[in-house]
Amino acid sequence: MARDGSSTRDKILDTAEELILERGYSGVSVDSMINKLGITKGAFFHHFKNKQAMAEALLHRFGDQDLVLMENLRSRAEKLSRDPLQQFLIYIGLFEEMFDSMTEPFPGCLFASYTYELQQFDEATRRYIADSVLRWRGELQDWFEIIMAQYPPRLPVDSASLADSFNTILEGAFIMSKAANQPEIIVQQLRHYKNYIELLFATD
Amino acid sequence: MARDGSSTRDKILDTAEELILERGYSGVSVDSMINKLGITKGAFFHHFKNKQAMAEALLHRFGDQDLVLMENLRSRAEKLSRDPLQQFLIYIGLFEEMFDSMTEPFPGCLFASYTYELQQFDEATRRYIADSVLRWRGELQDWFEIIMAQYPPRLPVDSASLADSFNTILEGAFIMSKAANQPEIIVQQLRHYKNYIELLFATD
DNA sequence: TTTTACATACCGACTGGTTGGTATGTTTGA
DNA sequence: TCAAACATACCAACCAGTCGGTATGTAAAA
Repeated sequence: MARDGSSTRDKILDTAEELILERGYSGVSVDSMINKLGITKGAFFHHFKNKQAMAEALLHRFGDQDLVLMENLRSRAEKLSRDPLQQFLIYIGLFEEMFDSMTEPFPGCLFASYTYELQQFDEATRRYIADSVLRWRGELQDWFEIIMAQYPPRLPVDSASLADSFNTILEGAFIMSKAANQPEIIVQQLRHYKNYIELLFATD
Repeated sequence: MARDGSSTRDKILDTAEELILERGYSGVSVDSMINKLGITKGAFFHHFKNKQAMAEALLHRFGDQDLVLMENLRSRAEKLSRDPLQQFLIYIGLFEEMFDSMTEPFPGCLFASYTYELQQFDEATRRYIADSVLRWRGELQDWFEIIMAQYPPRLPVDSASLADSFNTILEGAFIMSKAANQPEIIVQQLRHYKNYIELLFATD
């Protein structure tokens, strides 16, 4: 092996993520990326066969980080309580904590960004996005099944759409906070979601 | 006046809206719009001084239609019950009905699309987006104040973030349904929101 | 141990095509 | 007949992507 180019590759993805969340995939040119980074076209196209391939690699990296974060917060929540309902409430609380401690406004979710430009991407990328949504659902669905077995819900609900509701609120809150330029919206909406879960599975 | 160009103008906006919700503003070229419509550049730039101005006009039209829809459903809900809480639950139900009766998947919200490309737009457009969010909040906030005066919430909530939560869930559900390619998600999530409001203001 | 061969990382000029936008001419209806 | 509603022809800037070349490292043969 020659010089280690992995840091250059990472820096390209970092810059791309930042710019794409501000201007969308189609709004970011290869030139704008390399100019911001101070590298050349040669470097860019050495690491990615084309712009689309870079976008795909970026989304996969984002998805992987997402998964790691979810597993991390989940395992922390599971250590903080033995009760599945309490665990989930703590899980939401850890998300609140995370968004609350951010010094800069959360820049947004790449999946959402791509979703509002879906037809710009190839079938494989579109399928990866859909599969990711189903994966998030699957993870939380199992959790809700356990909760529902122990705590009968006050209103008839299904575990799948209940699982979806977490990401629904997150994605919605990202947009609202960006649109209104009010970062605090994310934590506020997570609190409402916690309220809902509490009320839905209240034992009293 | 010579020929009536208003229908051409409308058709340009219709096509733009459709394409932008598929590919994002930057992903839609003026050529792609006029080709799809079968008109020429002359027609396009006769009606709009540039692409940005078209995007701004489109967003304002979308915002106006939005407002009309909300007022329409609200007045229908107000006629169907005298109780403010019931009115709001009916209001959500009318949204459910609307999304349920759509023959094609809901294409998405222009405000959300623009929001994930915010830096592509000028300050005036960005402010219009932020003001729209605040306007939605304001409308529902008054409603919730009335509800809260009559029905003490089971958990401590503020009317502003509670108002935001409706649009949060809508915007989130739009993304989830597009990403997963499952239109039914929108109605499912609205049902969860209705659940939350019911449980939060339950009298028993 | 040195030299040759080779691979990776990167540079920057260049290309064909697309972009948003303009200048000017033509048609159409009141 | 006159202004609004288009069409046509064109331009300069920008776009993604290519290509010949260079710099820098590793590996293996002599």
